[in-house]
Amino acid sequence: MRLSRAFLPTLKEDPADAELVSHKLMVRSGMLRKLAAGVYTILPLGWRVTRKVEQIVREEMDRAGGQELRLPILMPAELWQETGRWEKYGKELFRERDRHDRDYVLGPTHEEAITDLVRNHIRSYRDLPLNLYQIQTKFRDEIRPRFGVMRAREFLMKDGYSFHTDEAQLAASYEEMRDAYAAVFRRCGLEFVIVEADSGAIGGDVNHEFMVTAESGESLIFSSACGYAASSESAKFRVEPAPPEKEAPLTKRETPGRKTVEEVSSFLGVEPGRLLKSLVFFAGPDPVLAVVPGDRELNEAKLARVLGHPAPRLATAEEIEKLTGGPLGFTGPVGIRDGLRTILDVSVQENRNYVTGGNAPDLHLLNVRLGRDVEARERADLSTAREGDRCPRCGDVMRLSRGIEVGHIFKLGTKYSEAMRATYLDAEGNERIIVMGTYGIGITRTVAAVIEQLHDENGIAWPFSVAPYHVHVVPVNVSHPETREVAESLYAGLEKAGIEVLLDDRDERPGAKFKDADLIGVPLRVTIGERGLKDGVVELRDRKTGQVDRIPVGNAAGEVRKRVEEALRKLSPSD
RNA sequence: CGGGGCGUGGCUCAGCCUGGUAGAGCACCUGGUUCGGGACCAGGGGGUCGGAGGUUCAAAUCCUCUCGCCCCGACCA
Repeated sequence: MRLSRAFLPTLKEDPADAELVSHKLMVRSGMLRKLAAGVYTILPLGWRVTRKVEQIVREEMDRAGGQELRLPILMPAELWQETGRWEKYGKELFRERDRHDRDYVLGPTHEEAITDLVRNHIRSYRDLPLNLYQIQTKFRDEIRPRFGVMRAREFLMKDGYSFHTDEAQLAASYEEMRDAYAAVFRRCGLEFVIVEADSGAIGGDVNHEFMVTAESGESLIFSSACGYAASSESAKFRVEPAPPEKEAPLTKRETPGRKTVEEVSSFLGVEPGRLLKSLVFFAGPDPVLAVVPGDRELNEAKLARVLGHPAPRLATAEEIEKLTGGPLGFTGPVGIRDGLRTILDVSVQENRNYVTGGNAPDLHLLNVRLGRDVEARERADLSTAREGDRCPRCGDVMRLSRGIEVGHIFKLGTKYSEAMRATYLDAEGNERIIVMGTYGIGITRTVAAVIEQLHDENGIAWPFSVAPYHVHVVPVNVSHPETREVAESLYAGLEKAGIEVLLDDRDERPGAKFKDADLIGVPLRVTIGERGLKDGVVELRDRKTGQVDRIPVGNAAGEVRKRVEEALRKLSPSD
């Protein structure tokens, strides 16, 4: 490609509406422009990168036995009503209505569509397992789109679905997908970790997220040397048994106006960890009392899993008063009325004297003990891990880091196949429910993640595997005839050899060309100028290291080719 | 949806408080000089100041409404 003919609008200054480096650089390097909040146009340069990531994903999916297909973006509401997600998916779902007033959704994910397809065509265990995927635009009406393409309302995603006779068959495919995903991100030149995660609105049981490590990441990751790694929504931690305390009589204490953990603990002069925080939630129509230590945060994702409801909501002050008899801020599990399901966090300990709300205005209770005052009927892991917590496996203090979620794989089980009656006949002729897995990769987000990880103060530093071009040829001064001749012939020679090359044939000053080259971030730059030509050489510059090698003009094409091929081999599929 | 901020040539911004000629830098066009890390000189084109209503002799500036965008908290690839 000749830069003089390219639609590649680069910017000297950071766009005013971008925060993240990747967002700024995508706009500045001419990859991306915004059309509306969370809605972007991907320009030619950005599209080249996107297609490379797509192609890597495609190759690894195919290698793992996946078959690519194309599901519709527009789907009738009935399909989503069948699984209950028309209601449960909530406001994220883009809804549409046609001229006949029929409801539709713009697909945020495609479990319904694929399950519909499969139930109509899979009859026998002989047809299983089956692994289908697509790479397609997805729509999610994000509460707050931000960070450019990182959290957009319209974005590119690879979504894959696998179908199985049983859990064992699913487990095998799940492992294959896990390996395939690792291969994809490795080939994109990314550093990543695989973490245990929450399944969110998709549902299902076992699942893992692929996190690209980056300071700017939105997700918190807990990890330890033994290999345990989990997202903050799902991270477990070892509960340290506290020394038993002497029993003391349950005591009422006036705590006028003290509602929050902080207020109560400073008023009573006790540590926050000594309090029990009692929160009333509604999972659909059913109220639940969740109790965690005062120095820990309740983890809504964990609660959602325990309750089997995608989005439990906090009760209002009125509802709390009605259910507990006390106002907001004075709720506790002691003497709570029958029928209000109470779940205690696992880190609430036996043989300790706790402070809880008294379910009455301005009243707290001291020396509350499990077993004696509170029946620990239901126990669950409800609280969020925090800095300093110990690994549930090895007991070491966990490390806290940040990551960008680029991939997520789930063992779905029969959640959708059951709701949609996708069944097969086994060898004995019994009708059985198909077992499913689902696997996603954020394509556009992966592009941003690469930049997030591979950039410097001058711009992007692409790995060869996803770089928009392999080589950037820069004739320093196009009005110098020999410079132009050498550049043109190198350009032609490299193109012919199948190397993707960008030629800066613009009549610009060298400084501007170099700045643009660094910004765009093509991994290899060939500088051709009078200075070098005097000695019969051109310069090869490595974008990442800045290292410059002087190469005789005659060897330039061969050397470039050698380097490109070598680099690509390093990031190629490993069989 | 709650809280905060911003909308002025293509981009980054000043002007607004204290009403009176719409500005700068970059980008763009023409000519010239230049040419190894975002050149210089001269000339030029381009803006209903987000939109609507109001106050006023007069509104980018003050008031009301509205739309859009960004940031902080509840979602996820």
